[in-house]
Amino acid sequence: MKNIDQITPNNALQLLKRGAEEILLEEELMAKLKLGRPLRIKAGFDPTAPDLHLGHTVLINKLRQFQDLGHDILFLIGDFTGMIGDPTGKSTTRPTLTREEVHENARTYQKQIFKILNADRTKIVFNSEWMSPMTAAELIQLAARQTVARMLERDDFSKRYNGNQPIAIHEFLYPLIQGYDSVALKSDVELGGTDQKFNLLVGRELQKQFGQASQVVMTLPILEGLGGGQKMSKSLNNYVGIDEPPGEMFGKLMSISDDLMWRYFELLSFRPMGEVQKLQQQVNEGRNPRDVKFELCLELIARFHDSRAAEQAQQEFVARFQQGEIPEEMPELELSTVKGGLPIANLLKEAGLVASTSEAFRMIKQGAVKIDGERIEDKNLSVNTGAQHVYQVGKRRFARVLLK
RNA sequence: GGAGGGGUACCCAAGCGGUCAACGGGAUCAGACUGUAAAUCUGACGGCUCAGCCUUCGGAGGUUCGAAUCCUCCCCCCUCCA
Repeated sequence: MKNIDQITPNNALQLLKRGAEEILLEEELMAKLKLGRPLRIKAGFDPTAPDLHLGHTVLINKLRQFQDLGHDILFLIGDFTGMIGDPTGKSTTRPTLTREEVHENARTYQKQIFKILNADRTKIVFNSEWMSPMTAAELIQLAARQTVARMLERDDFSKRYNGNQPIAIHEFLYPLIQGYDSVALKSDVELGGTDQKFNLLVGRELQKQFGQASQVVMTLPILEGLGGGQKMSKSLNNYVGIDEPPGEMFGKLMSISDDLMWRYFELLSFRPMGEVQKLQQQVNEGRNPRDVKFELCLELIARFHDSRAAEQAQQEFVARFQQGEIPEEMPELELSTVKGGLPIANLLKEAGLVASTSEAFRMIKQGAVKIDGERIEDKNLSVNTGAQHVYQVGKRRFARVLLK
C-alpha cells in the first residue's frame, strides 16, 4: 500500500479516472486529493443477494484503488431499507429481511470483498445504525429538504409519472435515506453504478444543506457479460462468480470474444493502462490474442484463489481443449441396470451429461459422444452391466460411470 | 364503469382451419476449422421404449374428418376514455 504523499494528486486523479463513467465534479475530486488526508470513500450495497460476480467487482476494484492510494473505505450495507422491504413494482418485490439474515449476508459479503479489499482499511457500516433511532418527526424534516419536482427529475420516476404508473410515497424516501447516509458518514466520495447517479447526487445536496462539503460522485459502468452486449447478471447466466472454482473461471473467461477482452482488462485488471495498451499493440502486430487472454485469466484467478491454482487451471485448459485430453478429475458415479445393460441414451441422461434422452440421441447424431475417447455412432448401443467407462459429451462434459 | 389490443417453445416474435413440434432473430448446445470454450461456417434446439410414437401454442369446454388458427366461458396483461 502506498502512502498518500508518495503520489501526486494529479497522478492519483489520472489513475482513478480509469474506467470511471463520470466524475462529478472532477475539480472537486482534485481539490480533495490535495487535502493530503485519507478521504472517506463510501459505497452502498443491498443487503440481499451477496453472491458477487465480476460485474460487481468493477466497483469494488475502484474502492481497492482508492485504498491503495491511502484512502478509507466505508462499505455501507443498506440493512435499514432491507428490513423495511420495498413493495414497489410487481417483478421486484424485495423480501423483507430479518436481522439475522442481514448479518448472515454481511458475513458473506465480507468473505467475498476481502478477496479484493484490504480488511484493515475497510469499515463495514450499517445504515440502521442512524436510521433506526430516527423519529418520525426527524424523518419528515429530512423529507422537507427535497421537492417533488426535484424527485421527478429522476429518469425512472418521471417515466412512470408521465406513463401514469404508480409511484409510492416511500419510494421518494429511498434516495433521501441514501443521501442522508452520506451526511451521517461525512463521505468525501461516493461510488455507484451509472443507474445510481440520481441517488448519489441527492447525497451531495443533502450534505450541503447539513453544512458539509459535498461528496464527489463517481459512477462506474455496468460490465458486459461473457457474451458481450448485455450486462453481466446471474439471471442471464453470463457471469463469472468470484467464488467459482479456478477451472470454471478459466474456461468462462477464455470464452469471451477477443474484443471484449480489452474491456475486461480496463475494468477488471489491475495492470496499469500503459501495459494494457502495450498488450494491445502486440496483438495488432501479430501476437496470439489467446495468450493475452491467458494473462487476464491468470491475474483474475490469482486474485480470487491464488497463482498456483491459476497456473494449474491454465495447464488443465491447455491439456483439455488444445490437446483434447481427458481430464483426471470428473464426477464418478455408479448406475444400476435392470436387464444386464443400459441403453446409452439413458445412461447419459442418468449420469447427468444430457438433460433428456432426446438430447442424448441428438448428441450422438452430431458426433458429440465419446466412450473412453472413442466417438460412438450407434445410438442403439447398450452398455453391459459391470462395465466402467469414461463418457464424454462435447468437449466439456465428462463422467466416469460404473454399471452395477 | 365504458371502448379497443394482446397472451405462441428459454427470451423476442411470426402463423390465424389441414403440408405446424409450429417462419425468423437472440440465447444455448454440438460439429468443422482454428489462434481459445475468440471469430467464421454448418447443424441441432418439447418429450419418449426414437427410421416410430406421445404431449404442446394463457385455462376449461365446444364446432369440425381435422384447430395454435372458428365458437363459448374463465384467468391475466396493455392502451385509450370516465
